[in-house]
Parts: sequence; structure tokens; C-alpha cells
Amino acid sequence: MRHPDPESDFDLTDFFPYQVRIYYRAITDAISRIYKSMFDLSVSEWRVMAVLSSKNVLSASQIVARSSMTKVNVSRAIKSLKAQGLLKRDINGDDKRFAALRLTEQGVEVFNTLLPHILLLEEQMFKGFTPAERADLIAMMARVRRNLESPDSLDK
Amino acid sequence: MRHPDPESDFDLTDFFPYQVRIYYRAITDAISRIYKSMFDLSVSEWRVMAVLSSKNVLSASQIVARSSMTKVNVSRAIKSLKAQGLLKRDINGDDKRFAALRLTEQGVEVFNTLLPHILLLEEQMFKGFTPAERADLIAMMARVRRNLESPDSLDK
DNA sequence: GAATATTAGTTTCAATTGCAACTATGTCAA
DNA sequence: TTGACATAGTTGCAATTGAAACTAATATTC
Repeated sequence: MRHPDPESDFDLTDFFPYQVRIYYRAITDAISRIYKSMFDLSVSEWRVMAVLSSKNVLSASQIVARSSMTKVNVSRAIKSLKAQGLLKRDINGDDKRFAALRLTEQGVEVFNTLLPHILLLEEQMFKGFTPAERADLIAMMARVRRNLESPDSLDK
Repeated sequence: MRHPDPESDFDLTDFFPYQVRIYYRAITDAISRIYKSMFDLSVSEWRVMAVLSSKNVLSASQIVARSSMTKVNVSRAIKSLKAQGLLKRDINGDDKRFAALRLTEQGVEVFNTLLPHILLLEEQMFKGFTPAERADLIAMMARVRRNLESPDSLDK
């Protein structure tokens, strides 16, 4: 007794946001397997390290702005990394509300150990892609995001 | 004092898996806003309903297989939907281990109320895309996934 | 047929995550 | 100068999530 409503022919696996979900999960699972297995780092911890790796000193807010994470998660990651000796926190002399955060030598070493593996995996994700195709994929993802962020698009 | 290691020029925001993350988050947040605000449904609940909408009766395992969720999350969503009167559970006569799950009339009504809104949003994500571009995006996401799922790609 | 293994699905336990509340510091207006 | 308000970041509480353990039913082996 199949429901006669044509909209009930909806198929979740053809539904774009669902497809994006499994795409994202596949990528995230592959990447996180690396830093989890090598150094038992969480996603948040990896991200904080990644942000700090290319900057000398940042405040927590600056990490928040650069990492697509909430201040809560950043704060927790900082706490954990500090406990692991991978990150150092000083007080900003100009304004005591701001932390001055940087990777320790050990933190830099961990990051530089992980990075080749992670960059290799990133390349393997694009096996069989031309540079143009790769750029197209990235550009199109950005376009979808812009459509979602522009108020016009959410008229109903 | 910038670290001299060229790999420390790593920029998280150019890192593909990170870009996928924010893309995924943007899409998921937009979609879940609909079913959350209209019917206070969780992602898992929506997915179970979506799977059941196009099938008459399924077991929990079949929902698991079609929804990219674990049996735990499916079980919890089923329990919750049942409590909300949106889903009915019977025992499968052939094998008592299997549930026979279906949407109630109310559940079908909720789904059919949500669906137009959700499909409209899906279309709006693709504003400005030609059909060919849309198909390309989906195909390329699938290719990345296949690269990750194929053992050859994960050589190191 | 009985013992054991496997399967379907639920529940428990622990970890993670997000919202709200909180503390410390700084800014601004009166 | 003082009090109200804002900001940076932390912590508490509750909800969510995932691994493991569990129960009930069925399949397999001897």
C-alpha cells in the first residue's frame, strides 16, 4: 500500500544535503583518522594547531575567527593542548583579557609530523581530477555557501 | 619570529577538508532550521521520516542502511518519533527480532508539510547554477568519496 | 535437541558538544 | 570616580553522540 502522494517518492539518497553529509563524513573521517591515531588529537585540537602553525601568536578570539569553531570549543582545545605541552599561553601585556597563544616546540614538531600525511591525503582525495576540475569543485561549493548566506536566496 | 619551516605556511582556510566542513555546516544549518523550527525535529528524526516516507514499512536495520546513521541513532529517533505519534511500530510476524516501522498519518502529514519548504531550499542552494554545473558538483563530490573509499588511494 | 553463535535492536556509560552563566578586565557615561 | 555595560575567555549544566554492553530472537553446529 504505497502512499499515493507524489511527494512521497522523495528519496533521501538523492537529496543534495544528504549527499553533502556523506561526502563530508567520508572526508572528515579520513582526515581525523590521521591525527587521532598518530597523536590522539581531536578535530578541535588539530584545528587550533593548524591555525597557530602559520601565525606566531594569536588570541583565542583570533583562533575562533579563523577556525569555524565556537569560543567554547576553542577554549577547551586550548586547555587540552596546553595540558599536553603542545601550546603555551601568556597574558597579553596590553590587555589582560587577551591570551597570547603559541605552539610550543613540541607542538610545532607534532604539527610538522602530521602535515605531510594530511597533505598527501588531501591530494589523494583529488586523484583523477584535473586542476581545473579541482578549482571548479571548490568554486561551486563556495557558490552554494554564498547562496545560503545571501538573504535573497532564502525568500519563501 | 616566524617559523622558517615552509610547511608552516599552511593556511587552514585553504585546506580542502576545512572548506568542506564549512560548506557542510552552512547547508546543514539551513536545512535543519526548517524542521527544527516547524516541528522541533532533530536531524536523525527528519532522516528516519524521510526514509520511511518513500517506503511503506521498513525495519530499523533497513533505515540504518539507507540513512547514513548508526543503529543507535536510528533506535533513538524511532523511539522519539513514536512518542510523538509520528511513527508506528509493529512486530514482524516472520521474525520477531525485526520491527515493522511506518509513518502514522500524522507523520505523513508532517513530512508532507515540511517537504516543499525543504525542496525549495534545496533549489535555492543551486541558484545561478546550470543543470550541468549542478550535476558536475554532485558527480565530483561522489568522485572524492570514491577516492577515499578505494584502498589504492590511501597508500602512503 | 542442546549448546553456541549470530543478529536485531535497546540501553548504559562515557565522552563530546552547545547554551547559558560566570569571572576578570576594560570602556563609557554621568 | 563610580556604576553600568561590553568583551575575552572559562566553566557548569544539559543534551547529544558513540562505543560497549545488554536482551531477545533466530540460526548454526554437533
